[in-house]
Amino acid sequence: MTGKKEVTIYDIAKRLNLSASTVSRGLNGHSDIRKETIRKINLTAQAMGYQQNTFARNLRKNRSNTIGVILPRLDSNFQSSVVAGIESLVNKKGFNLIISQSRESMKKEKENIKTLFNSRIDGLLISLSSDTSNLDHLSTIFKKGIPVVFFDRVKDHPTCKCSKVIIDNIKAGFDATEHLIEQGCSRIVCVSDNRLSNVYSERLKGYMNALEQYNIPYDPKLIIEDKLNEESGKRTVSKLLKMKNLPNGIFAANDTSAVAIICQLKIEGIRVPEDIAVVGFNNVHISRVIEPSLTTIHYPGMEMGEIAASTLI
Amino acid sequence: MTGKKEVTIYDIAKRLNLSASTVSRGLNGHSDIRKETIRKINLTAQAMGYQQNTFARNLRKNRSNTIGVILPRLDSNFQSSVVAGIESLVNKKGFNLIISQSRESMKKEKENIKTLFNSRIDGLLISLSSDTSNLDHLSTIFKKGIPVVFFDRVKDHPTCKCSKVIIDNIKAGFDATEHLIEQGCSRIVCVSDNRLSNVYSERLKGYMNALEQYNIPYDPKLIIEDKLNEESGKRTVSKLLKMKNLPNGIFAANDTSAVAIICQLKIEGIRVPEDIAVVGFNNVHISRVIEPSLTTIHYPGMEMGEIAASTLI
DNA sequence: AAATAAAATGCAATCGATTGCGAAAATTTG
DNA sequence: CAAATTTTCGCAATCGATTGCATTTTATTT
Repeated sequence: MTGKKEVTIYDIAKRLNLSASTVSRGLNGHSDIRKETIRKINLTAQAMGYQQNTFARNLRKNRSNTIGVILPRLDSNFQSSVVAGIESLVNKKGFNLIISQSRESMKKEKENIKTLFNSRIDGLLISLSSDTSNLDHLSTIFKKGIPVVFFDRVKDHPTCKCSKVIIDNIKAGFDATEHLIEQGCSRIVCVSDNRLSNVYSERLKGYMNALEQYNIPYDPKLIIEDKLNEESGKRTVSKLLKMKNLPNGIFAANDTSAVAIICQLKIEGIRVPEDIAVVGFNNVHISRVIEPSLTTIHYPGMEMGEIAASTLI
Repeated sequence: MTGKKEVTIYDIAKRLNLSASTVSRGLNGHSDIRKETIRKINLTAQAMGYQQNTFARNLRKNRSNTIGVILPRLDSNFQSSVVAGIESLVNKKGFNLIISQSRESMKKEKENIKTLFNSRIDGLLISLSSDTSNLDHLSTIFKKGIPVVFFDRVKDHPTCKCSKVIIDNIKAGFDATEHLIEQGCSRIVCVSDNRLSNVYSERLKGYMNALEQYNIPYDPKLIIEDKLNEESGKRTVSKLLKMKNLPNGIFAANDTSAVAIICQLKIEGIRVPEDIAVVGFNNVHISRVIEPSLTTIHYPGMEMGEIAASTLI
């Protein structure tokens, strides 16, 4: 029990023989208050150990000075670096950051939105869960006019036009595929997630474009849809092994899956990249070490976070 | 301008011909209120789209229902998975999470603490910056009796006894070194960071213990201190190359540096692990792919986050 | 010096929920 | 049926900062 009472503006006011209004305005550097008075107020506030009561302020102003972030998962190279970027910018601008994960579940995403809404966030940064089929759960946010910026995993809303921060996923898919083609690959598998997500569907589109440009026939059997998590490696590779003629190239549409696949290929005794070449995403660390077996498409997470945050603010 | 006024408990009270007090208590399931009344209150609250005003509640109760986290950086495999663990538990318990990064700077750590303190957090989870030399900046937190739990990068406070969640770093250092010894390494370099940090100093101690147990003479020249970031690979390797007899094993005390070192070794034409074996930390992905050149000591981030959070709550 | 304009400051209501205490209503007991 | 309990509920103060408007003080002008 630390029975110390908090210092309030009333205490400061009493000490200086002023009114609370003046102190409040002084603390906020209001132009109505004489400079000399402001100085005195700040000084004694400091001396008395005054600490602004955010709750009272927020209650009165009805804003929280807080920005909410929802993303699928924090334990991902890419997403955590986006958050790192967001944090540094948001922090610099004097906002707080509340973070929550949807864990790729629209249901949890919905709950998170509700929580953040109840915390009266001033803005929302969101990267959608892979199974998010619509934006209805955002309606409360939109209705209240809270600014929203989507990043990475985005979706269009019929009426509300929000900013979106994304990379050129079509180009990324194209580049990845082209790289494989240039390495001499002719039968290229594309491993991708639920096509609800712009990220994966666009990368797939890039893949198709590349095939077309290089006159490689498109074979729907070579498109594998999976969850792209750590377990997907086994599943995917076993599917590959069942094919009549093995592919000689794999484009994995995210970072985790590429690694999982390579790992499993090795277990099966398939050489990478001699037998099958693999291109993945955004795994700078890994690619640097095991080059040239894994090529990586760069995906600037921190930068994206900063852009998204500054767009919002 | 969405000019809708918020629904308050007064609105509900009016509608039901009750008092605000009753509505408040009803909403909180207070035992003073008849069950039937509670049901009615909840129903109309729902119907009217009532949303609790956190600011007013917090102001009155003088607590924020929010937990603060400070850690060196979010764009790290390990640390982001700790946060993932923290988030999931904290969220489950109905708290909010405010996150900020110190970026390995005690100065920024201090600022973060101030901000979180002003947000009236109900608890603090902190992993110290590598250059944090004392805990003075936490004094405001301690004085106010806010519970603090340290995780991973911890430090003892002279008077305030806080919980700490850590792995057995001595054992980890020992295991890593022992592994190298068992692989036949005799000259083992230890690459470590600033010894202010328990994490690194203890891993170093484990290293020493292993040497002793296996009767390998300790050579201070084999201890390399560096920042352990991505650039450290080059510096470290160039130091190695200047040695008279090259080491045949390297124990890198964190995840990033191990990778950076391997990368640079390859560039220099040194085979891993044939010429030099490397053991790193917590890089499950990488180690799975490039096994057996990099061995990894497991470091359960998410679990640690959950434990830390539940300890706090 | 009086009148007018401009600059500083104070008054008091407000934001919405919580809670100690007392009052009314319902239930049990004698 | 009245008295004693026990349940339910309402009154009004409170948390601390903000802000429109009124008022006082100071500066400027005639």
